Amino acid sequence: MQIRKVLEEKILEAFEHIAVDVDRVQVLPASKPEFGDYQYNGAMALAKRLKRNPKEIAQSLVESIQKGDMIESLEVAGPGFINIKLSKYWLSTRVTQALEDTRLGVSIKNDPIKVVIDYSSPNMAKQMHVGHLRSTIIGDTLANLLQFMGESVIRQNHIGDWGTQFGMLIAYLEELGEGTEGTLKDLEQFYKDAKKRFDEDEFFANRAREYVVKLQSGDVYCLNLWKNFIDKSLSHCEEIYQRLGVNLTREDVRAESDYNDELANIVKELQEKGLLVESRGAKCVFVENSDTPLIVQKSDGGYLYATTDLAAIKFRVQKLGAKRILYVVDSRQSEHFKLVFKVARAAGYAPKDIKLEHVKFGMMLDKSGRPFKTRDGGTVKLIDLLQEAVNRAKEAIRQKDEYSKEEILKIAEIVGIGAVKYADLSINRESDYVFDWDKMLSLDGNTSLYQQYAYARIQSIIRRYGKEPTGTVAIEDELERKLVLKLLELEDTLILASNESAPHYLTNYLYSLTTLFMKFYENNPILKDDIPKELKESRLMIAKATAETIKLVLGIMGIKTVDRL
RNA sequence: GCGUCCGUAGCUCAGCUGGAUAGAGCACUCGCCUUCUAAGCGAGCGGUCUCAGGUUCGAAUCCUGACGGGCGUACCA
Repeated sequence: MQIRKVLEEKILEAFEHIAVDVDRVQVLPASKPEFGDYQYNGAMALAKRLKRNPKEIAQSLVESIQKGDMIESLEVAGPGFINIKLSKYWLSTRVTQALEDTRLGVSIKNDPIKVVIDYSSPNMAKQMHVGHLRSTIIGDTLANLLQFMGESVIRQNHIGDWGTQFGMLIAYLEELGEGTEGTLKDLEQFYKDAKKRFDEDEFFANRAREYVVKLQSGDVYCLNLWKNFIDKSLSHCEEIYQRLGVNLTREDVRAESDYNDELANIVKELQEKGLLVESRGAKCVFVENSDTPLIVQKSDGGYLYATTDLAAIKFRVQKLGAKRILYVVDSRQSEHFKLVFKVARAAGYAPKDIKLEHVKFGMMLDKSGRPFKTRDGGTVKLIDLLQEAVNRAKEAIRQKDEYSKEEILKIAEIVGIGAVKYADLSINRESDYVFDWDKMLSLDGNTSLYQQYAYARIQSIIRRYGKEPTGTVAIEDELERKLVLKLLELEDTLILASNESAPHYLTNYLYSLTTLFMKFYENNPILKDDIPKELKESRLMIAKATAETIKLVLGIMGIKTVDRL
């Protein structure tokens, strides 16, 4: 249910009726509950252009808006605000209808476009660390969201599987010989050991360099060693994806190395288009308003990240048919993407109608505001972080109740991992955020546990009720009205979040929904004996709709729910 | 230096692209469990939205400048 859109259309119609030209109408949620449910503030802005009194405009608009069974009242307030209040009957009917639909009344886009989302993109030479967390879960949430909205989503895991360090790594892998399964388990250590060998043993270092060259020239022996290495490394990532509930599979992997054969051609095409300039020995493309060029070929002939990115854009547009490409990459790379996008446009790889967006995000900081590191200053491995979250969740559950061992493990996994994801997604992605265990696993405020708790409470009620709730919603009081209205704001929220590529709109929505539910729960008993049947059913349905909505939105974020907590 | 993002309660954060008296959580003070999960709810406390100008009916939001901070600044990814 797109409430805002429907209201906006009604206002547009009214404008037509009073013969006023407007290009865009924006309805906003009421800034205060006393004002109603929604407001339209456009009359004031129009007053000047029309040289009319804003109050008059608002008044004639109000008189022309078709209320139907949707709108209960329209009011002109202050200098020309229009306050809109929806009818209880309409809200009740709509929420009852939404419950009959597995999508909870959210429509599917009927003109889907192909959207490529580039996210996670770990480096195969190293273990995944906290630096990959945000890209992975923000990207995955956006992918899930757009997919749910009906877009045709193509996930791309642009893994870093190429570069000089791989010569060293495969040389070391070879040296250790067969039975290296266990050794590769800790990639971090493997990398360190290999580096140590490289620094200490000239002979080894030379072989490593030789292997780089051999790899690049397609030597079969080296390629096999390398493939073996990448395969193992990728399995580690997949373990993490699975634990995180991230929908990335091998089919989504399009590695850097997959573009190798195209790189020379990219440089050639840039040359042919007259974009290439040689500067300080390197092949560069200069763009307007930037002193630093995009370097596509080093003076030693090697290609760079930028070259691969251009090849990737070409591939995504020409082969995958992408109309919109999202790069979920940290904000430090914004200059890089600005340049790459400009060059891609200039070279014709991304025509004007293709949207290129850098979905940037800030860094993870510790409590003292420094980049999030281990005590000894190293990077925090993602697997360790997740395990700690699960352990902490386990502690919290143990204190509360007696569960079987399996139950505790299962709940702790969902709650712990969910807490990490929710904490990350609930912050405006563009700002840096402070990673705080206590806050994350707290039950208060905008946290995943608060959602889980509300969900579990509802499940508990439904269990006690003993059967699947049926019936119709009939709003009884102000609290129910607010809660139902919030439930119906689901689609508006999803649209907002997907338009802005901003998952925190989802968590903000959930938080306000759950807060309203908790109040409803405290004040409006459902299963008490003296509650009449119809009221009981209505309240049950409202509770059920709340639970379904929580589940759906958490699901988009790749967070599972538990029936008991 | 230049570019870029930011500065909102003691702390962590919202504030939907210019709307009405700037909102939450934590912390602190109080109140509510023989009643559907108190991992909850309610009340209170807390603000010169960094500062100074400007734009206009109206600014935390837009513009200019200052101050403070993050990040990026030619062959790493």
